[in-house]
Amino acid sequence: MKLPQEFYRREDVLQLSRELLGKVLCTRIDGELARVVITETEAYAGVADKASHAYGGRRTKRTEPMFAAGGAAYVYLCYGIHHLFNVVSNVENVPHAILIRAGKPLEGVEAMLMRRQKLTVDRTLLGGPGSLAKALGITTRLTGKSLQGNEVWIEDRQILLTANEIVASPRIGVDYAEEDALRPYRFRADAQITYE
DNA sequence: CGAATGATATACT
DNA sequence: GTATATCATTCGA
Repeated sequence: MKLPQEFYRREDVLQLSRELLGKVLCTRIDGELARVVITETEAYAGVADKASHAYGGRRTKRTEPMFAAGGAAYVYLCYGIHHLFNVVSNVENVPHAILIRAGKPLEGVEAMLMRRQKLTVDRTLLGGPGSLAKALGITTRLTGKSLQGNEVWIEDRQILLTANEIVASPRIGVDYAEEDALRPYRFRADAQITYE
């Protein structure tokens, strides 16, 4: 079942980042259904976080979706090539977001292999935010879309993860963020995933 | 390890 | 309107 709006609209973006681990990110693009278990996330804590695009309340055409109420997608292009998928959280005008960095395939493996131009499943299929978005067919076309729609959404499949399997560490590629660069806002669930 | 990639923000004319 | 520095990265040695 789809996670409800309220799930995304809470205040604690760090807690939400942890809870997204083990949830199932789903897309239906070009008629191809794909499902992925989320195994790595990064929190971007709004206007006070120097690593965030919305730092200091910077509001542009690109960052606009982050200022909407939680429960929508924020997709942007990085390094000219990679589409990165984020989940918008918190209430309107509080631009918190969570970057989905990695996952494990669950359904729609054929479509993912096709999009990634690969023949076999390995850890690079969904390893890294750019690869993950590509495998799922996510592009900037989806930015600002609601997660209650039928193109992209997140489900709770009762996948079992215990808190101590989650490892927190500094975020990737944010050296420029000064004192915020070392904050442990990255969450990984490397341990094998079991299904109920 | 290092190059490649192009949209975006920002600072100009 | 135009320029250019800057990237929440990937891929191939």
